[in-house]
Amino acid sequence: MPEGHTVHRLAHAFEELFGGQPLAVSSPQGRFADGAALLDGLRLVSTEAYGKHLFLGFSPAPGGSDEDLRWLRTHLGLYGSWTFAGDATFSAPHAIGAPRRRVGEEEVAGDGAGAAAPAEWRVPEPRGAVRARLLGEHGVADLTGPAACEVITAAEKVAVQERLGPDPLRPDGDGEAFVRNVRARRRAIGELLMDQEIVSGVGNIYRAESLYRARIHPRRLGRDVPAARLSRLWADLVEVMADGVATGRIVTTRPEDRTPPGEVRDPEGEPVEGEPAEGERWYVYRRTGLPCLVCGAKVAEAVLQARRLFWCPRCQRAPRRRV
DNA sequence: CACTAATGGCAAT
DNA sequence: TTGCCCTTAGTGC
Repeated sequence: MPEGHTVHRLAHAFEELFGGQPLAVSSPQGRFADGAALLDGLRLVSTEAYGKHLFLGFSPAPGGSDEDLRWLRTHLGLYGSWTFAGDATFSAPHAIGAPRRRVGEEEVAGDGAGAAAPAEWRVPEPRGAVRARLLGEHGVADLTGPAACEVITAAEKVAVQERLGPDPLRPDGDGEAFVRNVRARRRAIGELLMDQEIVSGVGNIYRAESLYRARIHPRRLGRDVPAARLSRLWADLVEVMADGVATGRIVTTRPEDRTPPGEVRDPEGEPVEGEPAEGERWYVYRRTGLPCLVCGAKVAEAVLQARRLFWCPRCQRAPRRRV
C-alpha cells in the first residue's frame, strides 16, 4: 500500500483542499451509497491520519461538539487510491495511493495543463469503480479500491485507534511503547514491524528498509533485540517516514551509498538531476540477487506472512535463534 | 482474454 | 498457514 506516509499526505491534502467546506458525498459505484447519504452536504471539519487509517470528520450541525462528528474512515489496503481533480485554485497531486502507472511510482503529480479557470472547471465523470466521491466547490476526490470505507461515530474512531500501535508520524507516537511492544514478543522483528498493533503505518518497504538501515536481521526475535537498537530503529522510522511525507516518495538510501549527484544517468545516458539512480532508491526492497549497495553481497528474499521479505545476508547478520 | 502482481488485513482452518 | 476481499495495469496468448 500506500504506507503510512501516504495516508498522512492525504490528511494534509484533504485539509487544504476541502477543510471547512460542505461537501457533496456520493458513491458512483454504489457500494457506499448508505454511508454517503449520511455525510452528503455536511461540512468537513477535521482530518486525521493514524497509521494507515484516514479519518475525515464531518459536522452534522454547526457548533456541535466533537462527540457529534460523523467520521469517514478509509483504509487503502493494498491497492486503494484517491484521485483528485479541480480548477486552477485546486492544487493537489493528481492521485495519491497505490502505484498505477509503473512500479515504484506512488503519486502522479498534476501537470497543471488540465487546470482550468474556476468558472470553467467541469466535474469529471467518475473513472472506474469509484466507491466514494467527495465534491467541493473547487474540486473532487474519488476513492477506488479501498479495503475499508465506512461512517463511524467518535467512540468507534477511538476504539479503532486504541487497537493501533504508536505511529512514528504522529506527535503522540510513543517510541518507548514501540520498544516495549517488540521486546514483549518472541515473534520475529520482521513480522512485528508489519503488525499494526506493535507499530502503525509501517508497510513492506519500510519494514525491509528500516531493518536494513538498522542492520537487524528480520528473523531475529523481538525480545532478543536490545532496547537501545530498537530505540534507534524507531528514531530512524520517524526520520525516513517523515521524509516520505515531505516528498511523496519512499527513498531510503543514504546519499553516500548512491551514485553521486551529477553522475546519475537515465537509460538513454542523459544526466538526471535530483533523483536517485534507478535501482538506488532502496537498499534491499525488490533487489533480490543484486549486489548490496554497501557490501556487494547478494540481496536475499523470502516470503514471510504471505509478503515478500528482503535483506542483505552480510550486513544484517543472521540471528543466533531463528524463527 | 486469462493471468499476475501490488507499499494490506481479515477470517477461517 | 491458506484463502478471500478490495481494483487496476501490465503481460502474454
